[in-house]
Amino acid sequence: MPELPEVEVTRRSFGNRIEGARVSAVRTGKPLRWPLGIDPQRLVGLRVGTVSRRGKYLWLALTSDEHPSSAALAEQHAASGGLLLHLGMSGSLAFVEQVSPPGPHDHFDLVTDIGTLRLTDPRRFGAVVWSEGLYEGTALRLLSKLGVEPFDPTFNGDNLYAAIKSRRVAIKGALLGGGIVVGAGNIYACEALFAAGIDPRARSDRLSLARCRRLADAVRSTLQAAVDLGGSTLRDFRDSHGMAGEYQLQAHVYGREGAPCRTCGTSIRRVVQAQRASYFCPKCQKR
DNA sequence: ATGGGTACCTGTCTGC
DNA sequence: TGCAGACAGGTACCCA
Repeated sequence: MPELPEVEVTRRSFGNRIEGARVSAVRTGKPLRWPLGIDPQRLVGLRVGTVSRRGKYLWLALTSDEHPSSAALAEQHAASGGLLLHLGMSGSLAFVEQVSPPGPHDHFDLVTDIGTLRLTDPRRFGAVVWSEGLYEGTALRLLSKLGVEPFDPTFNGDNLYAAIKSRRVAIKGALLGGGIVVGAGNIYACEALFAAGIDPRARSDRLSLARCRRLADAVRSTLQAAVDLGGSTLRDFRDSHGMAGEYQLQAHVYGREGAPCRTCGTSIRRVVQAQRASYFCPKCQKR
């Protein structure tokens, strides 16, 4: 589910509330995508720092404010580092003062002195992983392959053109891959391609510079509009307050097979590319 | 290097 | 109503 807008909306909904909290307990449920990578007990006593986002990952900085001179304490607690979180296909985070007993899909609780951050993830494609730092260890390994942030000024039509002109994949796949620009999953890749008037099956090496410029603008504005509307709630996305998103209500193509295009009235088509559904308007979007 | 397929896991919906 | 099968927002990894 969660693409960049949902992850960003989640971050904004709890990041500043949890900052400064002290971890008092950690509860783990069923295994997630990867093992936590640290004894949960070693997180107790650490203090939560800034919550940041890279692509669809969230980084929860955790620091120790014990005196480093105390060897005994250093053994007890982990040194500074953080948790890298991913919501996978079905994950959501809640941050509440009082948590209910964990349900069958609640697989991680970070209990602090001011509230509990809980990951709920029915499909368990999500992850919570310890890393010594954002630029080392596991986080580095996972994040270093990611493309540029869509809101970064270096993401523009010229750079997009340069990145895809030698590749012979369908443009939809190039967007989805995340190696060029991060953040657009299936919904927003479809919506951005509609906004740019590009058929999702168009080969990336055949796109002109002008169309790449339109596409870069479309990716950025589509993701920004979704963030502003609180993300998309297709089934179960909620921010950390439990609020649903509303972007799905104004989707132009995603999930609208057979419905009239909001621009020209033509029936929206659905095709499968690399085992993923793509929706598009055959009249408004050209190869 | 590139691109294609597989894998992870469970809930929900569709059609017979 | 029951049940098999398709399908779902992500992405790392393996192989040709």
